[in-house]
Amino acid sequence: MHQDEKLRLRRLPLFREMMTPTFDGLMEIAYAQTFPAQLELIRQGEYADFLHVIVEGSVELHAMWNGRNTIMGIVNPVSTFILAACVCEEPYLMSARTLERSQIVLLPVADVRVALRQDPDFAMAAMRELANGYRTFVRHAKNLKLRNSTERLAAYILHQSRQNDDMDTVTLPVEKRLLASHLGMTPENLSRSMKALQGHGIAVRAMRVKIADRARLAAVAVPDPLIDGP
Amino acid sequence: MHQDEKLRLRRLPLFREMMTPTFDGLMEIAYAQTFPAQLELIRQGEYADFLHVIVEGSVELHAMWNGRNTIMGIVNPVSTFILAACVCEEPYLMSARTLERSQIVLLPVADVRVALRQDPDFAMAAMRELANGYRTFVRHAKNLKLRNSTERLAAYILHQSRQNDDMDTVTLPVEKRLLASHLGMTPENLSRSMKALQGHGIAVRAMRVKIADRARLAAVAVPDPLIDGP
DNA sequence: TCCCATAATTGATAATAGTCAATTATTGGA
DNA sequence: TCCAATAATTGACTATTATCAATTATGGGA
Repeated sequence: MHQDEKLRLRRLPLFREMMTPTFDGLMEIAYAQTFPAQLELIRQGEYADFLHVIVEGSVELHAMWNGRNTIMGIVNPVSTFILAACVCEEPYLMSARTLERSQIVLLPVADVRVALRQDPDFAMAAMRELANGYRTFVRHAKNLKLRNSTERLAAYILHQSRQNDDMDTVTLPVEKRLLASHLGMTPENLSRSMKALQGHGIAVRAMRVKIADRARLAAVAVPDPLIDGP
Repeated sequence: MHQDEKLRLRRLPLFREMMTPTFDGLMEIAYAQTFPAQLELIRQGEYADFLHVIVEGSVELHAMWNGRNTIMGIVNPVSTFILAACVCEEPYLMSARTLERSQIVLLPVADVRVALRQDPDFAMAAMRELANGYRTFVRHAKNLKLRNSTERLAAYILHQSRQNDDMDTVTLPVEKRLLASHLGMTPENLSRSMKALQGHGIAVRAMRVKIADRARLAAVAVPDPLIDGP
Protein backbone atom coordinates (compact mmCIF):
# COMPACT_ATOMS: atom_id res chain seq x y z
CA MET A 1 0.00 0.00 0.00
CA HIS A 2 1.51 3.28 -1.12
CA GLN A 3 0.89 6.54 0.61
CA ASP A 4 -1.17 8.04 -2.20
CA GLU A 5 -3.38 4.97 -2.40
CA LYS A 6 -4.07 5.32 1.31
CA LEU A 7 -5.02 8.92 0.76
CA ARG A 8 -7.43 8.01 -2.03
CA LEU A 9 -9.09 5.44 0.20
CA ARG A 10 -9.23 7.90 3.06
CA ARG A 11 -11.38 10.19 0.94
CA LEU A 12 -14.09 7.56 0.46
CA PRO A 13 -17.34 8.10 2.37
CA LEU A 14 -16.78 4.76 4.10
CA PHE A 15 -13.37 5.75 5.47
CA ARG A 16 -13.57 9.52 5.56
CA GLU A 17 -14.86 9.96 9.08
CA MET A 18 -13.29 7.04 10.86
CA MET A 19 -10.63 7.64 13.52
CA THR A 20 -7.07 7.80 12.28
CA PRO A 21 -5.77 4.90 14.40
CA THR A 22 -8.54 2.60 13.16
CA PHE A 23 -7.86 3.64 9.59
CA ASP A 24 -4.11 3.20 9.90
CA GLY A 25 -4.60 -0.16 11.57
CA LEU A 26 -6.73 -1.34 8.66
CA MET A 27 -4.27 0.00 6.13
CA GLU A 28 -1.42 -1.91 7.68
CA ILE A 29 -3.00 -5.25 6.95
CA ALA A 30 -4.57 -4.16 3.67
CA TYR A 31 -2.87 -4.97 0.47
CA ALA A 32 -3.30 -3.64 -2.99
CA GLN A 33 -3.23 -6.01 -5.91
CA THR A 34 -3.47 -5.56 -9.65
CA PHE A 35 -5.63 -8.01 -11.55
CA PRO A 36 -5.81 -8.60 -15.30
CA ALA A 37 -9.02 -8.08 -17.27
CA GLN A 38 -11.74 -10.74 -17.17
CA LEU A 39 -10.61 -12.19 -13.87
CA GLU A 40 -13.24 -13.65 -11.56
CA LEU A 41 -12.59 -11.98 -8.21
CA ILE A 42 -15.61 -13.34 -6.41
CA ARG A 43 -17.86 -16.29 -7.13
CA GLN A 44 -21.47 -16.25 -5.97
CA GLY A 45 -22.15 -18.74 -3.20
CA GLU A 46 -18.73 -18.41 -1.59
CA TYR A 47 -18.10 -16.63 1.70
CA ALA A 48 -16.52 -13.22 2.04
CA ASP A 49 -12.87 -13.18 2.96
CA PHE A 50 -12.00 -9.62 1.97
CA LEU A 51 -13.77 -6.32 1.66
CA HIS A 52 -12.85 -5.10 -1.82
CA VAL A 53 -12.06 -1.51 -2.73
CA ILE A 54 -11.61 -0.72 -6.39
CA VAL A 55 -8.93 1.91 -6.89
CA GLU A 56 -8.43 1.70 -10.63
CA GLY A 57 -10.16 -0.05 -13.51
CA SER A 58 -13.73 -1.37 -13.37
CA VAL A 59 -15.55 -4.40 -12.06
CA GLU A 60 -18.79 -6.01 -13.09
CA LEU A 61 -21.16 -7.63 -10.60
CA HIS A 62 -23.12 -10.44 -12.19
CA ALA A 63 -25.35 -13.32 -11.18
CA MET A 64 -26.01 -16.71 -12.66
CA TRP A 65 -28.84 -19.18 -12.36
CA ASN A 66 -29.60 -22.33 -14.26
CA GLY A 67 -27.24 -21.45 -17.09
CA ARG A 68 -28.52 -17.89 -17.44
CA ASN A 69 -26.46 -14.86 -16.59
CA THR A 70 -27.13 -11.19 -15.90
CA ILE A 71 -25.17 -8.12 -14.95
CA MET A 72 -26.37 -6.63 -11.69
CA GLY A 73 -24.09 -3.62 -11.55
CA ILE A 74 -20.82 -2.03 -12.54
CA VAL A 75 -18.41 -0.68 -9.96
CA ASN A 76 -16.05 2.17 -10.71
CA PRO A 77 -13.21 3.72 -8.69
CA VAL A 78 -13.06 4.67 -5.98
CA SER A 79 -15.66 2.55 -4.21
CA THR A 80 -16.13 -0.58 -2.16
CA PHE A 81 -18.12 -3.65 -2.97
CA ILE A 82 -19.72 -6.61 -1.22
CA LEU A 83 -19.80 -4.96 2.19
CA ALA A 84 -23.15 -6.68 2.81
CA ALA A 85 -21.71 -10.19 2.54
CA CYS A 86 -18.88 -9.12 4.88
CA VAL A 87 -21.29 -7.86 7.53
CA CYS A 88 -23.68 -10.81 7.28
CA GLU A 89 -21.19 -13.64 7.19
CA GLU A 90 -23.34 -15.12 4.49
CA PRO A 91 -22.49 -16.23 0.97
CA TYR A 92 -22.08 -13.75 -1.87
CA LEU A 93 -25.24 -13.31 -3.94
CA MET A 94 -23.27 -12.01 -6.90
CA SER A 95 -20.01 -12.76 -8.64
CA ALA A 96 -17.50 -10.06 -9.49
CA ARG A 97 -15.21 -9.90 -12.51
CA THR A 98 -12.73 -7.31 -13.68
CA LEU A 99 -13.73 -5.65 -16.95
CA GLU A 100 -10.23 -4.34 -17.50
CA ARG A 101 -6.89 -4.43 -15.72
CA SER A 102 -7.81 -3.20 -12.25
CA GLN A 103 -6.21 -2.30 -9.00
CA ILE A 104 -8.05 -3.54 -5.95
CA VAL A 105 -7.34 -3.08 -2.26
CA LEU A 106 -8.24 -6.06 -0.11
CA LEU A 107 -9.18 -5.72 3.56
CA PRO A 108 -9.57 -8.95 5.55
CA VAL A 109 -13.17 -9.13 6.79
CA ALA A 110 -12.21 -10.16 10.32
CA ASP A 111 -10.26 -6.93 10.73
CA VAL A 112 -13.03 -4.88 9.17
CA ARG A 113 -15.47 -6.35 11.68
CA VAL A 114 -13.19 -5.48 14.59
CA ALA A 115 -12.85 -1.94 13.27
CA LEU A 116 -16.61 -1.62 12.95
CA ARG A 117 -17.05 -2.54 16.60
CA GLN A 118 -14.30 -0.24 17.79
CA ASP A 119 -15.08 2.87 15.82
CA PRO A 120 -18.63 4.27 15.93
CA ASP A 121 -17.89 6.72 13.11
CA PHE A 122 -16.79 3.88 10.90
CA ALA A 123 -19.91 1.93 11.89
CA MET A 124 -22.13 4.86 10.98
CA ALA A 125 -20.38 5.24 7.63
CA ALA A 126 -20.80 1.51 6.94
CA MET A 127 -24.47 1.83 7.75
CA ARG A 128 -24.84 4.66 5.27
CA GLU A 129 -22.94 2.64 2.66
CA LEU A 130 -25.22 -0.35 3.20
CA ALA A 131 -28.30 1.83 3.14
CA ASN A 132 -27.16 3.28 -0.17
CA GLY A 133 -26.53 -0.18 -1.58
CA TYR A 134 -29.98 -1.21 -0.46
CA ARG A 135 -31.50 1.80 -2.14
CA THR A 136 -29.57 1.12 -5.35
CA PHE A 137 -31.17 -2.29 -5.64
CA VAL A 138 -34.64 -1.05 -4.72
CA ARG A 139 -34.25 1.39 -7.60
CA HIS A 140 -32.97 -1.33 -9.89
CA ALA A 141 -35.99 -3.50 -9.11
CA LYS A 142 -38.37 -0.54 -9.57
CA ASN A 143 -36.79 0.21 -12.92
CA LEU A 144 -37.26 -3.39 -14.07
CA LYS A 145 -40.84 -3.66 -12.85
CA LEU A 146 -42.21 -0.28 -13.80
CA ARG A 147 -40.51 0.57 -17.10
CA ASN A 148 -40.27 -1.35 -20.34
CA SER A 149 -36.89 -1.81 -22.00
CA THR A 150 -36.96 1.26 -24.24
CA GLU A 151 -37.96 3.44 -21.30
CA ARG A 152 -35.10 2.01 -19.25
CA LEU A 153 -32.63 2.80 -22.00
CA ALA A 154 -33.95 6.34 -22.39
CA ALA A 155 -33.69 6.88 -18.63
CA TYR A 156 -30.18 5.46 -18.63
CA ILE A 157 -29.02 7.87 -21.33
CA LEU A 158 -30.51 10.86 -19.54
CA HIS A 159 -28.99 9.77 -16.26
CA GLN A 160 -25.55 9.36 -17.82
CA SER A 161 -25.86 12.84 -19.23
CA ARG A 162 -26.83 14.20 -15.83
CA GLN A 163 -23.81 12.51 -14.23
CA ASN A 164 -21.67 14.32 -16.80
CA ASP A 165 -22.74 17.89 -16.16
CA ASP A 166 -25.75 17.60 -18.49
CA MET A 167 -23.47 17.24 -21.49
CA ASP A 168 -25.39 16.70 -24.71
CA THR A 169 -23.10 13.90 -25.83
CA VAL A 170 -22.89 10.77 -23.75
CA THR A 171 -20.21 8.16 -24.32
CA LEU A 172 -21.40 4.79 -23.10
CA PRO A 173 -19.03 3.66 -20.34
CA VAL A 174 -19.35 -0.06 -21.16
CA GLU A 175 -19.91 -2.29 -24.17
CA LYS A 176 -23.48 -2.37 -25.35
CA ARG A 177 -23.95 -6.05 -24.64
CA LEU A 178 -23.02 -5.41 -20.98
CA LEU A 179 -25.30 -2.42 -20.81
CA ALA A 180 -28.08 -4.51 -22.30
CA SER A 181 -27.64 -7.16 -19.64
CA HIS A 182 -27.58 -4.54 -16.91
CA LEU A 183 -30.80 -3.03 -18.22
CA GLY A 184 -32.41 -6.46 -18.37
CA MET A 185 -32.60 -6.92 -22.13
CA THR A 186 -30.78 -8.69 -24.95
CA PRO A 187 -28.13 -6.94 -27.08
CA GLU A 188 -30.43 -7.27 -30.09
CA ASN A 189 -33.17 -5.50 -28.24
CA LEU A 190 -30.87 -2.75 -27.05
CA SER A 191 -29.97 -2.15 -30.65
CA ARG A 192 -33.61 -1.90 -31.66
CA SER A 193 -34.45 0.34 -28.70
CA MET A 194 -31.61 2.66 -29.68
CA LYS A 195 -33.07 2.85 -33.15
CA ALA A 196 -36.53 3.50 -31.76
CA LEU A 197 -35.17 6.35 -29.61
CA GLN A 198 -33.66 7.97 -32.70
CA GLY A 199 -37.19 9.08 -33.40
CA HIS A 200 -37.35 10.53 -29.87
CA GLY A 201 -34.54 13.00 -29.57
CA ILE A 202 -31.25 11.10 -29.85
CA ALA A 203 -28.62 10.39 -32.49
CA VAL A 204 -26.26 7.43 -32.11
CA ARG A 205 -22.82 6.87 -33.58
CA ALA A 206 -21.06 3.81 -32.18
CA MET A 207 -20.59 4.39 -28.43
CA ARG A 208 -21.54 8.05 -28.64
CA VAL A 209 -25.11 9.13 -28.05
CA LYS A 210 -26.05 12.69 -28.82
CA ILE A 211 -29.09 14.12 -27.11
CA ALA A 212 -30.64 16.35 -29.74
CA ASP A 213 -33.98 16.94 -28.06
CA ARG A 214 -33.85 16.44 -24.33
CA ALA A 215 -37.56 17.07 -23.82
CA ARG A 216 -38.57 14.41 -26.31
CA LEU A 217 -36.21 11.88 -24.72
CA ALA A 218 -37.51 12.80 -21.25
CA ALA A 219 -41.06 12.25 -22.49
CA VAL A 220 -40.12 8.60 -23.06
CA ALA A 221 -37.94 8.14 -19.96
CA VAL A 222 -40.04 10.17 -17.50
CA PRO A 223 -36.97 10.57 -15.24
CA ASP A 224 -37.57 10.09 -11.55
CA PRO A 225 -34.93 10.42 -8.83
CA LEU A 226 -36.73 7.65 -6.91
CA ILE A 227 -35.74 5.25 -9.72
CA ASP A 228 -32.77 6.81 -11.47
CA GLY A 229 -31.03 8.13 -8.40
CA PRO A 230 -30.12 11.69 -7.54
CA MET B 1 -46.50 1.06 24.88
CA HIS B 2 -47.45 -1.90 27.00
CA GLN B 3 -44.97 -4.14 28.69
CA ASP B 4 -45.64 -7.15 26.48
CA GLU B 5 -45.24 -5.08 23.32
CA LYS B 6 -41.88 -3.94 24.61
CA LEU B 7 -40.90 -7.54 25.14
CA ARG B 8 -41.92 -8.53 21.64
CA LEU B 9 -39.82 -5.71 20.20
CA ARG B 10 -36.94 -6.63 22.43
CA ARG B 11 -36.80 -10.05 20.81
CA LEU B 12 -36.25 -8.61 17.32
CA PRO B 13 -32.75 -9.01 15.86
CA LEU B 14 -32.51 -5.24 15.64
CA PHE B 15 -33.16 -4.69 19.35
CA ARG B 16 -32.09 -7.98 20.88
CA GLU B 17 -28.49 -7.13 21.61
CA MET B 18 -28.68 -3.46 22.37
CA MET B 19 -27.98 -2.20 25.87
CA THR B 20 -30.96 -2.04 28.20
CA PRO B 21 -30.73 1.71 28.91
CA THR B 22 -30.65 2.52 25.20
CA PHE B 23 -33.60 0.23 24.59
CA ASP B 24 -35.61 1.62 27.48
CA GLY B 25 -34.82 5.14 26.37
CA LEU B 26 -36.15 4.42 22.91
CA MET B 27 -39.25 2.72 24.30
CA GLU B 28 -40.13 5.72 26.39
CA ILE B 29 -40.57 7.94 23.36
CA ALA B 30 -41.98 5.21 21.14
CA TYR B 31 -45.65 4.92 20.69
CA ALA B 32 -47.81 2.15 19.38
CA GLN B 33 -50.69 2.95 17.11
CA THR B 34 -53.38 0.87 15.46
CA PHE B 35 -54.20 1.68 11.86
CA PRO B 36 -57.17 0.51 9.80
CA ALA B 37 -56.75 -1.56 6.63
CA GLN B 38 -55.73 0.16 3.39
CA LEU B 39 -54.14 3.14 5.12
CA GLU B 40 -51.18 4.79 3.46
CA LEU B 41 -48.52 4.96 6.18
CA ILE B 42 -45.70 6.21 4.03
CA ARG B 43 -45.66 7.93 0.68
CA GLN B 44 -42.68 7.54 -1.64
CA GLY B 45 -40.70 10.76 -2.02
CA GLU B 46 -41.31 11.96 1.52
CA TYR B 47 -38.70 12.01 4.25
CA ALA B 48 -38.51 9.57 7.11
CA ASP B 49 -39.89 10.79 10.40
CA PHE B 50 -40.32 7.46 12.19
CA LEU B 51 -38.78 4.04 12.09
CA HIS B 52 -41.73 1.67 11.80
CA VAL B 53 -42.07 -1.65 13.57
CA ILE B 54 -45.00 -3.82 12.65
CA VAL B 55 -46.31 -5.69 15.66
CA GLU B 56 -49.57 -7.03 14.28
CA GLY B 57 -51.24 -7.16 10.88
CA SER B 58 -49.40 -6.79 7.58
CA VAL B 59 -48.04 -4.00 5.43
CA GLU B 60 -47.38 -3.81 1.72
CA LEU B 61 -44.44 -1.87 0.27
CA HIS B 62 -45.21 -0.58 -3.19
CA ALA B 63 -43.83 1.83 -5.73
CA MET B 64 -45.40 4.00 -8.39
CA TRP B 65 -44.13 5.59 -11.54
CA ASN B 66 -45.92 7.32 -14.35
CA GLY B 67 -49.29 5.89 -13.37
CA ARG B 68 -47.98 2.33 -12.99
CA ASN B 69 -47.79 0.58 -9.69
CA THR B 70 -45.99 -2.47 -8.31
CA ILE B 71 -45.66 -4.27 -5.01
CA MET B 72 -42.07 -4.44 -3.84
CA GLY B 73 -42.56 -6.46 -0.70
CA ILE B 74 -44.84 -7.51 2.11
CA VAL B 75 -43.88 -7.01 5.73
CA ASN B 76 -45.15 -9.25 8.49
CA PRO B 77 -44.83 -9.05 12.28
CA VAL B 78 -42.56 -8.67 13.99
CA SER B 79 -40.18 -6.67 11.84
CA THR B 80 -39.05 -3.15 11.03
CA PHE B 81 -39.28 -1.32 7.77
CA ILE B 82 -37.68 1.65 6.02
CA LEU B 83 -34.58 1.68 8.18
CA ALA B 84 -32.57 2.66 5.09
CA ALA B 85 -34.42 5.93 4.58
CA CYS B 86 -33.96 6.68 8.30
CA VAL B 87 -30.21 6.17 8.15
CA CYS B 88 -29.72 8.06 4.88
CA GLU B 89 -31.89 11.08 5.56
CA GLU B 90 -33.13 10.69 2.03
CA PRO B 91 -36.64 10.32 0.65
CA TYR B 92 -38.50 7.03 0.78
CA LEU B 93 -38.21 5.00 -2.42
CA MET B 94 -41.35 3.05 -1.62
CA SER B 95 -44.78 3.70 -0.17
CA ALA B 96 -46.25 1.58 2.60
CA ARG B 97 -49.88 0.68 3.11
CA THR B 98 -51.62 -1.53 5.66
CA LEU B 99 -53.21 -4.62 4.13
CA GLU B 100 -55.34 -5.18 7.20
CA ARG B 101 -55.90 -3.55 10.57
CA SER B 102 -52.35 -3.32 11.93
CA GLN B 103 -50.53 -2.31 15.01
CA ILE B 104 -47.36 -0.35 14.39
CA VAL B 105 -44.78 1.02 16.79
CA LEU B 106 -43.27 4.33 15.75
CA LEU B 107 -39.79 5.43 16.78
CA PRO B 108 -38.76 9.01 15.97
CA VAL B 109 -35.76 8.86 13.62
CA ALA B 110 -33.81 11.50 15.50
CA ASP B 111 -33.83 9.35 18.62
CA VAL B 112 -32.98 6.23 16.63
CA ARG B 113 -29.95 8.01 15.20
CA VAL B 114 -28.78 9.07 18.66
CA ALA B 115 -29.16 5.51 19.90
CA LEU B 116 -27.18 4.19 16.93
CA ARG B 117 -24.28 6.49 17.80
CA GLN B 118 -24.38 5.64 21.48
CA ASP B 119 -24.73 1.90 21.34
CA PRO B 120 -22.28 -0.10 19.22
CA ASP B 121 -24.33 -3.28 19.62
CA PHE B 122 -27.38 -1.51 18.25
CA ALA B 123 -25.28 -0.12 15.43
CA MET B 124 -24.01 -3.59 14.54
CA ALA B 125 -27.55 -4.96 14.59
CA ALA B 126 -28.74 -2.11 12.35
CA MET B 127 -25.91 -2.89 9.97
CA ARG B 128 -26.98 -6.52 9.78
CA GLU B 129 -30.59 -5.46 9.27
CA LEU B 130 -29.58 -3.16 6.42
CA ALA B 131 -27.33 -5.81 4.91
CA ASN B 132 -30.24 -8.24 4.97
CA GLY B 133 -32.52 -5.70 3.33
CA TYR B 134 -29.90 -5.12 0.68
CA ARG B 135 -29.64 -8.83 0.05
CA THR B 136 -33.42 -9.17 -0.15
CA PHE B 137 -33.54 -6.73 -3.03
CA VAL B 138 -30.52 -8.21 -4.79
CA ARG B 139 -32.43 -11.48 -4.71
CA HIS B 140 -35.62 -9.81 -5.91
CA ALA B 141 -33.75 -8.32 -8.87
CA LYS B 142 -32.05 -11.63 -9.65
CA ASN B 143 -35.42 -13.37 -9.57
CA LEU B 144 -36.87 -10.85 -12.01
CA LYS B 145 -33.94 -10.93 -14.39
CA LEU B 146 -33.09 -14.61 -14.42
CA ARG B 147 -36.45 -16.37 -14.19
CA ASN B 148 -39.59 -16.08 -16.27
CA SER B 149 -42.92 -15.58 -14.57
CA THR B 150 -43.92 -19.24 -14.28
CA GLU B 151 -40.53 -20.10 -12.82
CA ARG B 152 -40.92 -17.29 -10.29
CA LEU B 153 -44.31 -18.58 -9.24
CA ALA B 154 -43.02 -22.14 -8.90
CA ALA B 155 -40.11 -20.92 -6.79
CA TYR B 156 -42.47 -18.85 -4.67
CA ILE B 157 -44.68 -21.84 -3.91
CA LEU B 158 -41.72 -24.00 -2.97
CA HIS B 159 -40.30 -21.27 -0.80
CA GLN B 160 -43.59 -20.78 1.02
CA SER B 161 -43.71 -24.50 1.68
CA ARG B 162 -40.17 -24.42 3.00
CA GLN B 163 -41.06 -21.55 5.33
CA ASN B 164 -43.88 -23.72 6.67
CA ASP B 165 -41.92 -26.79 7.65
CA ASP B 166 -42.08 -28.27 4.14
CA MET B 167 -45.82 -28.72 4.43
CA ASP B 168 -47.36 -30.10 1.26
CA THR B 169 -50.22 -27.63 1.33
CA VAL B 170 -49.43 -23.94 1.04
CA THR B 171 -52.04 -21.30 1.75
CA LEU B 172 -51.20 -18.12 -0.10
CA PRO B 173 -50.69 -15.39 2.49
CA VAL B 174 -51.99 -12.58 0.26
CA GLU B 175 -54.53 -12.08 -2.49
CA LYS B 176 -53.42 -13.39 -5.85
CA ARG B 177 -53.44 -9.98 -7.48
CA LEU B 178 -50.99 -8.73 -4.85
CA LEU B 179 -48.84 -11.80 -5.25
CA ALA B 180 -48.88 -11.29 -9.01
CA SER B 181 -47.66 -7.72 -8.63
CA HIS B 182 -44.95 -8.80 -6.22
CA LEU B 183 -43.77 -11.44 -8.66
CA GLY B 184 -43.74 -8.90 -11.49
CA MET B 185 -46.68 -10.17 -13.51
CA THR B 186 -50.37 -9.43 -14.10
CA PRO B 187 -53.14 -11.26 -12.23
CA GLU B 188 -54.25 -12.81 -15.53
CA ASN B 189 -50.79 -14.20 -16.05
CA LEU B 190 -50.55 -15.54 -12.53
CA SER B 191 -53.76 -17.41 -13.18
CA ARG B 192 -52.37 -18.91 -16.37
CA SER B 193 -49.06 -19.78 -14.72
CA MET B 194 -50.94 -21.56 -11.93
CA LYS B 195 -52.75 -23.55 -14.54
CA ALA B 196 -49.50 -24.35 -16.33
CA LEU B 197 -47.96 -25.57 -13.08
CA GLN B 198 -50.86 -27.96 -12.57
CA GLY B 199 -49.12 -30.06 -15.16
CA HIS B 200 -45.93 -29.81 -13.08
CA GLY B 201 -46.74 -31.19 -9.68
CA ILE B 202 -49.30 -28.87 -8.05
CA ALA B 203 -53.05 -28.78 -7.50
CA VAL B 204 -54.80 -25.49 -6.77
CA ARG B 205 -58.07 -24.83 -4.97
CA ALA B 206 -58.70 -21.13 -4.30
CA MET B 207 -55.92 -19.92 -2.02
CA ARG B 208 -54.68 -23.41 -1.24
CA VAL B 209 -51.89 -24.92 -3.32
CA LYS B 210 -51.13 -28.58 -2.84
CA ILE B 211 -47.69 -29.78 -3.83
CA ALA B 212 -48.35 -33.24 -5.24
CA ASP B 213 -44.97 -33.81 -6.85
CA ARG B 214 -42.24 -31.71 -5.29
CA ALA B 215 -39.55 -32.93 -7.68
CA ARG B 216 -41.53 -31.92 -10.74
CA LEU B 217 -42.23 -28.50 -9.29
CA ALA B 218 -38.58 -28.10 -8.36
CA ALA B 219 -37.62 -28.99 -11.92
CA VAL B 220 -39.45 -25.84 -13.03
CA ALA B 221 -38.40 -23.59 -10.15
CA VAL B 222 -34.78 -24.78 -9.80
CA PRO B 223 -34.70 -23.43 -6.23
CA ASP B 224 -31.56 -21.54 -5.27
CA PRO B 225 -30.88 -20.00 -1.84
CA LEU B 226 -28.99 -17.22 -3.63
CA ILE B 227 -32.32 -16.11 -5.13
CA ASP B 228 -35.03 -17.53 -2.91
CA GLY B 229 -33.34 -16.94 0.41
CA PRO B 230 -32.37 -19.45 3.03
C1' DT C 1 -77.97 -18.21 4.80
C1' DC C 2 -78.04 -15.38 1.03
C1' DC C 3 -76.35 -11.41 -1.56
C1' DC C 4 -73.27 -8.53 -3.62
C1' DA C 5 -69.01 -6.34 -4.25
C1' DT C 6 -64.69 -7.80 -5.45
C1' DA C 7 -61.35 -11.17 -6.97
C1' DA C 8 -60.15 -14.67 -10.09
C1' DT C 9 -60.37 -16.90 -14.38
C1' DT C 10 -60.79 -17.41 -19.33
C1' DG C 11 -60.46 -16.37 -24.23
C1' DA C 12 -59.00 -13.42 -27.89
C1' DT C 13 -55.73 -10.31 -29.33
C1' DA C 14 -51.86 -7.03 -29.07
C1' DA C 15 -47.53 -5.55 -27.42
C1' DT C 16 -43.11 -6.61 -25.87
C1' DA C 17 -39.06 -9.20 -25.65
C1' DG C 18 -36.14 -13.21 -26.94
C1' DT C 19 -33.83 -16.41 -30.40
C1' DC C 20 -31.36 -17.65 -34.38
C1' DA C 21 -28.81 -16.71 -38.41
C1' DA C 22 -26.59 -13.67 -41.37
C1' DT C 23 -24.27 -9.44 -42.20
C1' DT C 24 -21.77 -5.30 -41.08
C1' DA C 25 -18.80 -2.44 -37.80
C1' DT C 26 -15.29 -1.83 -34.70
C1' DT C 27 -11.09 -2.30 -32.49
C1' DG C 28 -6.86 -3.94 -30.66
C1' DG C 29 -2.75 -6.15 -31.97
C1' DA C 30 0.87 -7.85 -35.43
C1' DT D 1 -1.77 -0.11 -41.91
C1' DC D 2 -4.11 -4.14 -42.30
C1' DC D 3 -6.28 -8.21 -40.37
C1' DA D 4 -8.78 -11.08 -37.57
C1' DA D 5 -11.50 -11.56 -33.59
C1' DT D 6 -15.26 -9.71 -31.41
C1' DA D 7 -19.18 -6.67 -31.04
C1' DA D 8 -23.14 -4.67 -33.06
C1' DT D 9 -26.84 -4.62 -36.13
C1' DT D 10 -30.58 -6.42 -38.93
C1' DG D 11 -34.35 -9.43 -40.41
C1' DA D 12 -37.43 -13.18 -39.73
C1' DC D 13 -39.58 -15.68 -36.54
C1' DT D 14 -41.00 -17.42 -31.85
C1' DA D 15 -42.01 -16.97 -27.08
C1' DT D 16 -43.54 -14.47 -23.37
C1' DT D 17 -46.24 -11.18 -21.23
C1' DA D 18 -49.86 -7.62 -21.21
C1' DT D 19 -54.47 -5.85 -22.30
C1' DC D 20 -59.32 -5.93 -22.77
C1' DA D 21 -63.73 -7.83 -22.20
C1' DA D 22 -66.63 -11.20 -20.49
C1' DT D 23 -67.68 -14.71 -17.25
C1' DT D 24 -67.30 -17.28 -13.01
C1' DA D 25 -65.91 -17.79 -8.20
C1' DT D 26 -65.26 -16.23 -3.53
C1' DG D 27 -65.96 -14.53 0.86
C1' DG D 28 -67.42 -11.04 4.23
C1' DG D 29 -71.38 -8.58 5.98
C1' DA D 30 -76.68 -7.99 6.54
